[in-house]
Amino acid sequence: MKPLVANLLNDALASLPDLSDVAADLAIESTVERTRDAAHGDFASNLAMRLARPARKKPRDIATALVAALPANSFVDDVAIAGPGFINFRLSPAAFHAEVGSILDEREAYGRAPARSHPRILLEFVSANPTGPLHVGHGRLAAFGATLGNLLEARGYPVSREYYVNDGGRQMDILGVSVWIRALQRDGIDVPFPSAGYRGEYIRDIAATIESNDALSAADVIAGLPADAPAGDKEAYVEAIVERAVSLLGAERFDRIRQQALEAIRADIEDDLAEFGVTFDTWYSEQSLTATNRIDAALDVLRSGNVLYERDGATWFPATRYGDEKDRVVVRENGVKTYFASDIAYHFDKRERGFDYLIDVLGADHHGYVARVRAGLEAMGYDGNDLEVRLVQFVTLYRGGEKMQMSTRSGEFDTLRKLRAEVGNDATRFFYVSRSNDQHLDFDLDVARSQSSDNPVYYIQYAHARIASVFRQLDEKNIEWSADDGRDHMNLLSGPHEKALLTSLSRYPEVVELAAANRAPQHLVHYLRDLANDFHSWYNAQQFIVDEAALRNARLSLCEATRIVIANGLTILGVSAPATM
RNA sequence: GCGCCCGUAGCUCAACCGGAUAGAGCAUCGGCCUUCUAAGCCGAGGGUUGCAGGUUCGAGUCCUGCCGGGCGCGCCA
Repeated sequence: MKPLVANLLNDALASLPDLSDVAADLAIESTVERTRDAAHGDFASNLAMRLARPARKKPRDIATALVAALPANSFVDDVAIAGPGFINFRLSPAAFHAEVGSILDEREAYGRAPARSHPRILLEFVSANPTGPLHVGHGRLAAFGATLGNLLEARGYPVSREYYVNDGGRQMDILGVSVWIRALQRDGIDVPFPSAGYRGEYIRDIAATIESNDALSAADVIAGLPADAPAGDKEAYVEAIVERAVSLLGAERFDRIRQQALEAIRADIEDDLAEFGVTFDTWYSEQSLTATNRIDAALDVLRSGNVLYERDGATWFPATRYGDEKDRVVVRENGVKTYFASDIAYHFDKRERGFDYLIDVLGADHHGYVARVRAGLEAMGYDGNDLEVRLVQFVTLYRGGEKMQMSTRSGEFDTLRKLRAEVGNDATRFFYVSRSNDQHLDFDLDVARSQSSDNPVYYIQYAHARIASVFRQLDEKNIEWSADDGRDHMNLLSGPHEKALLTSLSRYPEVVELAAANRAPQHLVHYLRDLANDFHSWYNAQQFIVDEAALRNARLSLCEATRIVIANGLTILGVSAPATM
C-alpha cells in the first residue's frame, strides 16, 4: 500500500520541476509512513518539510503545491495538509479490500518480495565452540540469526546459513584430555582431573564411548600429570598435559579421542539446533582451512601484497592501517598461526566462494574483533563494507530470583536444551527475538514457566487457533463459505474493529520490509501482537457465522486473510501456527 | 585509561534514515462467559525518556560533557 502513496507523490513531484530538482537524491517512499493517529489519515508524508530547506520555501507552501499536483486516482479518499506541513492521505475502503484480495490470492507468498539473484548473502551465526553443549546465550544467537535469515529470504535475497565450527587450536587438545582423563577414571584409575579441563557431565558421557584398552596404569599416568596449573602459565600447563597424553597413547590414538569427542559434541549441537528449528546450509570446519592450506594461501596473498611484516620473531598484520586499534599477530614466534589468521582466511574464503555480502551474527563480547576482520578483508582487496556484523547482547538467566553464572569450563551452566524443555520451543524462539539484539536480555525461568499461558506467543497462536476453530465450526454446521462472494461484499466490513483489522493486515509487507532492513525481528513480533489484538477484539464484538450469506462470507474472508498473515509472520519467526491450542 | 552497547511507567521492553498527544505486556483496581475456544474482551490509574547543554520547523532518537550498568582491549581460542 505504501508504494501506492509514494507513486502518487512521485508523479506530483515530477510535474513540479523546481521541486523535483532539489528532491533528486530523495527516496520518496522514505518520506511516507503510517500514521499513529487515525485523525491524520492512513499515511503521512513529511516530503514538504524535507524539501523546505533545499528549496528555500515554506513547508506548507510546498505541501500545497504538491497536493494540487496529485494525479486523480481511485484509492485515496482524502488528502489534507496538517501541522507544519505533513501531507496526510486517507485511503479508500476499496484500497484495503484489494489488499485482503491479495492476501487470499497469494497466501503463503503474501508479504514476500520477488526472488532476486544478488547480493548473495552468507549469514554466519551461532558458531559456538564445539567444546560443550549450547547454552542459553547461544540460543539467542540461534534464534536471532535464523529469524534474520528468514526475513532476508522473505525480502527475496538468496541467503546461505553457515556455522563455523571452531575445531582447531588448543581447546581441542583440552577437550581430548578432558575426555581421556574421564575415561581413565571410568576404568578405575585414580587420576586427578586437571583444573583447565572441561568439567561438564557431557564429558563423562563421551568418555563412556572411549575404548577401554586406552587405559594405562595409574602410576604411568599420575607420574606425568601435575595436579594443577602453575599460576599464570595455563598454556604451558595444558601443553605439558597434552604431551603426556600423546606420549602415553601415541599421537594417533589421542587424535582419535579428540576427534571423537569433537564430533560427538558437534552432532549434539546440530541436533539441538534442529529441534529448535534452526538449520544450516553448511557446517564449515576450521580444521578444513588448515587441511586445505587455505590459511597459508591467505597469508601468501597478504605477503605478496607486502602487507605483513616481521617483528620480535612474529608475523604481524598492520590492522591499524585499516582503522583497528593495534596491529595483530598472525604467526606467533613459535610458528603457530593465530586464531585471527584463520579468521582472515575464513572470511576471505567466504568471498572466494562467491558470496557478495557477509553477515556475522556474534556475541557482544566479539565486538573488538570486528575491526580486524574487516581490515583483513580490505587487505585482501575486498570492500570492508560488504561485511556486516550484528552483535547480540548477553542473556542473563535468572532462577528463583537469582542470577545464574554461565561457564562451559566449570560445567555450571544452563543449556539451551534445558531451556527449551522448560519453556518450549515456540515461546523460547519468540522471547529471544522479541527484544532488540543490542539490548541485554533477562530471561527469568520462573516467569517463563509459571506464566507460560500469559506469554505473548500464545496470545498470537490463540488468534490463529480461534480462526481455525471458526472454520471447523463451519464444517460441523455444513455451512458453505465462498471467498469470491466475500470479496464482492467487503463493503459490509465497516465496523470499527473490522476497519482496524483491515488496516493492520495491510501493514504486514511494510513490517517485514522494515524488520529485514533494520535486522530487527522485534518489529514483526510487536506487529503480530497488535494484529492478534485487533482480531481478538473483533472476535469478542461480533459473530462471524451469521445467517446473511454475503455478510458471513465477507467476515470469513477477513478471518482467513488474518489467519494467513499470522501464519506467515509466525513462520518467519520460526514459531508454529497451531489449529488448536 | 581507551573502545563498543545500553539507560524510557513499579517490573520487562517498543517507538520504523528525527515527526504530530512516547506505546505494549506483566503487576494493581473495576466490569464481561445460555452465543464461533475466557490462553479472550472492555475500562482505570501509572512518565521531567539518567543529568546538563547544543543542532532545527520539530529530539527518546543526532552532537558535546557528565552520572550509572554491561562487554572488550593477549604472540588465547
